[in-house]
Amino acid sequence: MSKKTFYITTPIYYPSGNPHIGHSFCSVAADVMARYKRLSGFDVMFLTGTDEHGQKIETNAQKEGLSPKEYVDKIVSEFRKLWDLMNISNDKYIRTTDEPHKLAVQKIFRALYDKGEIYKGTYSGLYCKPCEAFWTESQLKDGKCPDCDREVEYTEEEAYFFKLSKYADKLLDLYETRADFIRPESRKNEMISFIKSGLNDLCVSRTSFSWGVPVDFDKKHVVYVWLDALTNYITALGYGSDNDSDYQKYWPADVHFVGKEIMRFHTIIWPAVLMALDLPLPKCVYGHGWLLFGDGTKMSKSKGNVVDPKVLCDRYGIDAIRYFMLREFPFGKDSNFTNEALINRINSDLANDLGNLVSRTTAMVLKYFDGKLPHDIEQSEADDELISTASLLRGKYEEQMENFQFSSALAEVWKLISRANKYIDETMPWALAKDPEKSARLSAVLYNLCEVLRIVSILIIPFMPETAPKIQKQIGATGEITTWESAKSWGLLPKEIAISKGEALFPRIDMKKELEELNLTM
RNA sequence: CGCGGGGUGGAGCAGUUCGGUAGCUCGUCGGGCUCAUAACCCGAAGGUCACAGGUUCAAAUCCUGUCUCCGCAACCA
Repeated sequence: MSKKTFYITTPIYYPSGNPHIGHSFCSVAADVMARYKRLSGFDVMFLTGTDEHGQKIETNAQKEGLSPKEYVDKIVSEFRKLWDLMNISNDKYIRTTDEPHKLAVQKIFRALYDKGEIYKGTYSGLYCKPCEAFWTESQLKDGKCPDCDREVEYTEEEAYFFKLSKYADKLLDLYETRADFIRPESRKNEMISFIKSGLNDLCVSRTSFSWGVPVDFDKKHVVYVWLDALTNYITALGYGSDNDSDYQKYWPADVHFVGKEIMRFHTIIWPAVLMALDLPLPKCVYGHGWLLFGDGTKMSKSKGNVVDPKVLCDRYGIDAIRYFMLREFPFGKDSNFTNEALINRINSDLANDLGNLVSRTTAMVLKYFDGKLPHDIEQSEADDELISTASLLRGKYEEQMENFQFSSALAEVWKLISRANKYIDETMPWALAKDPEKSARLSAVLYNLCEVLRIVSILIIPFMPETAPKIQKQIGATGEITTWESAKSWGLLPKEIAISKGEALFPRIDMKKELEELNLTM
């Protein structure tokens, strides 16, 4: 019996500068989803990569005196290093400069041309000669080039066009019949109104620069970067190559995670291209929000005001950053990034709530029972609420995860953690420990706490792949009592738990001191 | 009248679909406990829900208008 498959992608990032926290946010979210699906038994394909062609790359490379390929190689290695560092578990990494991808793009371009979906025409518009770029009326600043502030002139050039306009009705129909295609819901209206305002055919080739995939039957043209880029989702699986078994197995994608700014490309152009090729459409395109600065301004490579995720990971640990990003920022919406919020989350959620719960629980088992719980256990009605909260948790968590509500899923887990901290106050194990007669009761309380930790440790595996095993090791949980399946059952830990003491999982951070140091480094 | 999303106690947000005593996290203040990473638990203060009208027994929630902030407005990614 073969497992159900799950195919998830991030956008392929544009390496015109080093990765920033916005890239990390999307990659970590996709990674969490991929790990969650693997945990719950799916055969997962998780793809990320880089979109390396286009004029901007060519120009940037020139500025640094490098060839475009040398330039992207350098930046791509930064991306890959960062994903390694952050435990991004992608199964494949695609570069649009990979030979197989380029060949497949040429095949696709030709196929569309042969079918009459692409035709040769004339592109006309306002052109800035020094910048070698076309601008639309609305992009101009005071009627001049927004980049260099010089005069633009009306120009025409030969170009290939994709018959995008003929897909307007089919796309509208798609949104209507498949409610989950565009998510979150709020983005759907934008796309609908965009289409209704009129679709033009899309210019899909360029002659003004050469850093791209050449049109193989008309060499002075290179393929438009977006057409090149979007097809990565199938070429990475071997579509258009000798071996397309992964394509057969995993396509259509279950979800494309993309930034909200590129929704239009993924929900209009991409499905239209697939329709033109008679290929199945992805099941869902999810447009996540942006991480903005505390003052609400946008992070951007061109402004150079980015937050470097590597600095944060080095300082606070991978899992803390992964947790922070997915807990603090509702996935579908914009929100603000601040160092204060980061440190606050680490201190209160990770150090005080989770870390301290692990610490006090294990410390008590060591202190009162020398690290090993006795057989005798005396359960009580006082335990009922804790146990039922723990038993119901996986269901609630799953519901949120299936809707990509990572923050809510974590909030559910933390409700149990809080309940457990309260439970310690209610049961007062330190008082029980003073009375030898109450040993069995004390044992039960500590057992229950360890069970809570076991369930919590399983559900945080996707988010905190380094921390989860540390907790499991401390409570001696291994094998089949650490599986997804086991997370919904109470009482699986063997009665005689052997505890080992570990380091503090998340050391508290001195907010004031830390902010001062951060301001120096960033 | 281009399209869309926001404006809720000090901060960040939920609640608006299907009107009914305004909720969460952090912060502040007071108390409790001592197993624990000066952590944990309990309690309190603090909001005319942007503004103005309207509908209603009742509006953060529905209607009308106004102000304001932020995205998008394609062939740059």
